[in-house]
Amino acid sequence: MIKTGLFENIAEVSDEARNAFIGYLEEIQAEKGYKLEKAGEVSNYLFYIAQGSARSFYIRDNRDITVSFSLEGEFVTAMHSFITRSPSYETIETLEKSLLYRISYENLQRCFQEFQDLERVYRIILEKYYIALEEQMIFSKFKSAKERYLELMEKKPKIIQRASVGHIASFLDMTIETLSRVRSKI
Amino acid sequence: MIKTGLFENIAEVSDEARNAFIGYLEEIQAEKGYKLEKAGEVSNYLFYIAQGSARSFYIRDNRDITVSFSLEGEFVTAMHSFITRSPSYETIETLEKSLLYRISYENLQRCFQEFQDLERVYRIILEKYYIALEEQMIFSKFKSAKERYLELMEKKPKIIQRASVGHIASFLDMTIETLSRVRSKI
DNA sequence: ACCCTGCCTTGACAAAAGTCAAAATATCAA
DNA sequence: TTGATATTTTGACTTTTGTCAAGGCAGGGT
Repeated sequence: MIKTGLFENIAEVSDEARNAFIGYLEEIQAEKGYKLEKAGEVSNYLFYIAQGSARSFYIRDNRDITVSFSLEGEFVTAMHSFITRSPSYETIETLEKSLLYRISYENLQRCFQEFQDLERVYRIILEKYYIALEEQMIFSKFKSAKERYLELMEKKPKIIQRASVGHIASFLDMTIETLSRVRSKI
Repeated sequence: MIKTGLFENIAEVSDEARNAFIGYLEEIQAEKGYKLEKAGEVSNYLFYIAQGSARSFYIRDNRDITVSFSLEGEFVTAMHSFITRSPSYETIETLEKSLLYRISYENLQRCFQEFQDLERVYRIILEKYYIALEEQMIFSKFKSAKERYLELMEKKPKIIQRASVGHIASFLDMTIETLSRVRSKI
């Protein structure tokens, strides 16, 4: 069952806690371009991507800048907004037809109050996301445009296929022209 | 009392949990250049900086690259290593004489087992650090060398005084020459 | 098929930042 | 204070990436 795939590779959770959590999940069949979160609104859900993919982006100075891609098996939300309960600066949209599960902020907090195991699971997920972000940041400091592209190809090849050149370029912090040149010289 | 400053602005913690946590803390009077964590070793402590400051850095391709500065009132550890229990790639050192408190990984886990409030506090701290990292990452995507410097001056002016040009430059992802030129034109 | 339209690629040039080397300045110990 | 050493600044030049403009290519609707 896909819903429980959520818990794979994560610390042990009691059946009770697991069932409570699953009980709160809502399934979403999302078409390509479905907006999980919208800039200007408070992020009210934590999403789990069972199938498909998504990208998070900011609009600033009329530029659309992708800050992350999320794939199957990952959680995603507009973290800043979700945590601070203030309007989001970012928008999150699916890159393709996707199967999502979401839990609301309130219900997640309710889970934490009731089940310490779930708070622990969430904490461990947060830790993983933190170190992933740290790695991404460090890697971007050491690499040239070409190396950044090669690393993305290696680590998230699926992104290369599904995202547009514009999305990939802004994610890798270069222009589409530079990306185009990089690709032509591989 | 400084130790309890740790808990300010953080969710309510029961006296019992607070005392247990404080009981595990070790005080460290660190001179300038004291190594909190060393590359190649597993990070065993979470540090709280009561007074002073620190920087985390990587050595790669013979370059010393600063990835973060930490100030009074902040927690710091080589997060990747601390979480995964594998050797650290980063080294953390004080930038000046500092007063630190540290708790070992084992004792922190013990606290989490015993007191849900402490796991919650840790979770909330993690959340704050996550969004801070996210912001730092996003901001670096939008800004030029000069803007990055101006933003650092505004947000962490203390760093400008205490860290060397080399540290600041690598943190801001530019060479010391570029930084020097940026500074001369303000 | 045809023309849109949007997206991607290519080219010429410009701007930003990096590299290397030398000079200036600061730091520190004797 | 002086000299030795390390750090910072400055200058000339190179490399990388960005900008602007033109052209190519693919898919959708008529």
